[in-house]
Amino acid sequence: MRADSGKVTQIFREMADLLAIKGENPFRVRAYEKAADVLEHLSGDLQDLHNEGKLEKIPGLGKGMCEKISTLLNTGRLPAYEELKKEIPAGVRELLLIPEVGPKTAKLLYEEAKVKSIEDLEKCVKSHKLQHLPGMGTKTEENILRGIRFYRTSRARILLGKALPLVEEVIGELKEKASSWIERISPAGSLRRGRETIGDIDILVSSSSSHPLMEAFTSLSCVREVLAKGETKSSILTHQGLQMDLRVVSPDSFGAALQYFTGSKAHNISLRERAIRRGLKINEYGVFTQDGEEIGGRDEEEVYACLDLPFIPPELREDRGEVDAAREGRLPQLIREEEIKGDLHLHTRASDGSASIEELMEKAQEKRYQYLAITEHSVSLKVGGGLSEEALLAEVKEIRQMNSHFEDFRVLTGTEVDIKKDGTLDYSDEVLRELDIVVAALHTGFKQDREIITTKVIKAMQNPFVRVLAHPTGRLLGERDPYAIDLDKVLEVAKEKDIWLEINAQPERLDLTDIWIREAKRRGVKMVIATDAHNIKGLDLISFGVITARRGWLESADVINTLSLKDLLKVLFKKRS
DNA sequence: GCCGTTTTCGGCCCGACTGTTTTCAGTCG
Repeated sequence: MRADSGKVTQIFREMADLLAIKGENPFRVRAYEKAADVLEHLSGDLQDLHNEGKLEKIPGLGKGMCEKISTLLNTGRLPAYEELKKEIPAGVRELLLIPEVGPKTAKLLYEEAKVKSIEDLEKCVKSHKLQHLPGMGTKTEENILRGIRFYRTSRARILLGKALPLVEEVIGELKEKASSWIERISPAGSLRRGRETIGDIDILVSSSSSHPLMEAFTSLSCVREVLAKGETKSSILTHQGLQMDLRVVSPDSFGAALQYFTGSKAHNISLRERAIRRGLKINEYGVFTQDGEEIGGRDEEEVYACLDLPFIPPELREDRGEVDAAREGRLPQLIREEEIKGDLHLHTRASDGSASIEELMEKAQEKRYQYLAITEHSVSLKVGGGLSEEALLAEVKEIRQMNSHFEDFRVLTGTEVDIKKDGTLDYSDEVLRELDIVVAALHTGFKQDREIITTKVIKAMQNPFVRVLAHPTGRLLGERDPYAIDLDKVLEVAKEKDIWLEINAQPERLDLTDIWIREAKRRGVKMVIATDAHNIKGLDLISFGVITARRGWLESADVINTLSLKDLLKVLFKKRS
C-alpha cells in the first residue's frame, strides 16, 4: 500500500479527539495533536522518511507514534484506532465542531443523554431534555443553539485577502470612536502571521482604560452579536459571521500580549517551555522571574531577549524549527516587499485583463518597479481570451516600440503559455524564441491522475524557452483542491533545468504554499513572486505573495524578481546562449 | 505519548470569561 501522510494525519487527529472525549490524560491527547501537526506540514514523502529511519528524529514523533505510523504504512490499519472508533460513535466527535462544546461536554451528552449527532443535540436542547444534567442551564442551552447555528452558517475560514482589509476598516473605526484611549493597536493571531486563511480576527490595544474601548468595539457597525464583554477581552460576531476579539492591556504589557496573541499556540508553548527551563514564566502580561519580578513585556523584542533570542518575525512562528534557528543564529533575513523590483505575470485587456499596458506600467512605476512582464494567455485557453500566434507577435512588436522610449524601465514580452495534454506547449518554439520570458501553466485536465499530470508538466519544463512554472498546484482556496502533482519530482527538474517556480500572489491561490516554498529553497530552487494581475489594483496583491514567501523562510536571494533590471536580463538570456 | 542546559521519571503553557458549582469546571485561544 502506498504511503499517505494525509490519512495518518487524519487518524491521529481523530484519535486525539476520541481520547479527549474518553477523558484520557490531556498530555497524551496533546501528543497525538502534535504528531498530526508535524505530519501535516511534512514536505518529504512519509514512506521514504520511514524507510530511511528518519521519522524518530523529528521532534514530536516518539517511539509510540513511529510504531503506529509504521503499522499504518504496512497494513493500512491501526488496531488502537479501530478500538476507539468502536467505543465512541463518529457523531459524538462531530459535536466538538460546535463552539461551547468541548470533550467534557461531548462525553456528558453522549453518556447521560445518548446524544450521538449534532441533530440529536439540537432536538434535545429544543425540547429542554438536557436541563437535568450538571452545568446545563438556560444560558447554556442558548449558547449551544447559537453554536449550532454558527457551525452551520460560517465555520469556513476566510481568505487573508478578505480579512486584512476588514481588520483595517475596524481599526479605523475604533480610532474614530475612541482614539484618545488608544496608545498602540495591532492585529494579532493568524492574520499577523500571514496565514492564507483566517478563522477569527484578534485585535490588541494598549490603553490605561479599557471600558471606553470595549464600548466602542461592541458597538462597531459590523457587529451582529456581542458574544462576550469583559475588562480585558470582548468578542463579537460580525454580520458576515466572523468572530472578532478585542484584547485590551496596559502599555507595559503590550509586547508580551502581542507576542502571546500572535501565537501560534505551538510556538508559544515552545517559548514557554524554554522560559520554564530558565526559571522564568511568560504570560500575556510580561516575562517574570520566580520571585514574580517583571523583566520584560513592553515590546516583543524584549520578550524574546529575556529568553536570549533575537526577534522572531511573526510569519515564522509556527513551531517549525524557528526557535532552534533563533537560538543558533540561523534565522533568515526575510524578504521584504520593498525588495521586489518587478512583476513577471500580468494580463492586459488583450487577453482577459481589464487594463492596458500603459496603465499597468504607470502603476508599476508608482511602485518603483524597474520592469514588468506582459504574459497573456495562449491560443487554446479560449475562456482566457488566449492570443493567436499572430496577435502575440503583434503585441511583442508594440512593446518593443514602447521600450525604445525609456531607459530605466522595461516592459518584458512574454506569455502564460498553456501546457497541452501531451506536455507540449501551445505556441511553437519559433514564437517562444521571440519572447523575453515564457511562463508555462496548466489550465485543464485537473482531474487526471498524478502520473499523467506530473509527466506532462515535467515535459513542458524541458522546453528550452520555459523559465517559470506558474501556480504549480492549481489550487483555489475554498473552491478547488490542488491537482495531483508530484512536487517532489517537479522540484528535482526545476533545480536541474533552472526553472523558477511561481509564488502566485492571488489571495485564493497563494501557490506554491509556504511548506513547499521552504522545501524548494532547501533544494536551491529559485522562485518568482508574481501577482497574475488582471487589472491595475491587482499589482498591489504582491504583498500577499511576499507574506507567503516569508512564511516559507525566503530571503531576497531566493527570489528572482528582487534582481535589478540589468541582472534580470542577464539571467534571462544566459540559458539560451 | 513525548522529552531532557538540574531529569530516563515526572513533569507537560497560562489566564480570561462564562455559567451556575456557593468555590469551580469547562472552553477557548
